[in-house]
Amino acid sequence: MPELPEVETVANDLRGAIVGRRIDDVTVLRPDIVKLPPAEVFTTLLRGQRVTGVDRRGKYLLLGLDGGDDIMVHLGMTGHLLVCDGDAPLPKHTHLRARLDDRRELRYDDVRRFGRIAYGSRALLEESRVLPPLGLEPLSDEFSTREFDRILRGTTRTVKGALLDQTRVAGLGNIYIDEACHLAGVRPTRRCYKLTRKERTALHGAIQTVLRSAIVNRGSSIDDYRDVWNARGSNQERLRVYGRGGEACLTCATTLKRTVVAGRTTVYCPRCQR
DNA sequence: CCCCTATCCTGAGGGC
DNA sequence: TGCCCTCAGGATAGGG
Repeated sequence: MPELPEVETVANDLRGAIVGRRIDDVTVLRPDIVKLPPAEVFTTLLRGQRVTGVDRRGKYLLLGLDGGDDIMVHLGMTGHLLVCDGDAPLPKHTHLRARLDDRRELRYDDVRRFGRIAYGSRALLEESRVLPPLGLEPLSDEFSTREFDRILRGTTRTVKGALLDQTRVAGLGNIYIDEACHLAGVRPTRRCYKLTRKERTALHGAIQTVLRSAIVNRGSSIDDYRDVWNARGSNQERLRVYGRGGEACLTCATTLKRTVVAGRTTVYCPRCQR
């Protein structure tokens, strides 16, 4: 499940791979993946444009084109943006192909089809809510301890619930929230407004640490995530709690507890995390 | 305001 | 071998 580090890895690789390339042709095999505009319009609008840049906002990818608009891609649960040879075999769940001027293709592949693609100006994407309002970028300067404190002190929600909310802090998902909570020694079931200053600061630092480290390791390939070259990341080998319910805590050997918080499977160490 | 649940969707894994 | 059930979850909508 792609979260900030996985999307960041894709954005960085994509920047090197396709910036400067012209899109010569677009084929939409699954029209419902394209949310805006209608798939046949999307196809004609993209044709002939050059890619000028690649950005990430939360878990969203934005591919800038020389006409001034963006292609927005959200990978959902199992989406992949792949760059491959134009005549490479077509996997079963390829929903979109964009032929580039160097005989390669940019492809979108998504088994469960939770992902989505849209095209338009930033203003239109935001106005139409295909690109929803997003909170602080956790790896930017705007994610200060002060701002994070303000968010946490102002809500009665659980830590897990608050961090899943993309309108507060953008880009965190199930994996990295559990990892950050463990690193910070904070139980994800805790109410935000009850955290001490020390715990808030620890959580702030832990979020940045787990995200940065995951980016260095090119993301966590739990089952489905792949980079633009269809290669796995290695961060899954470093996860300390996610997916390890019932196993021993790597810090204190206590059996890790698995529960559901804010509707999501959540794993924590009952001893390390109070 | 916040939580829970259902929805979308497919494949993996368990039980029989 | 195969069938059925459950589970996984990002975002979103609707109910309590």
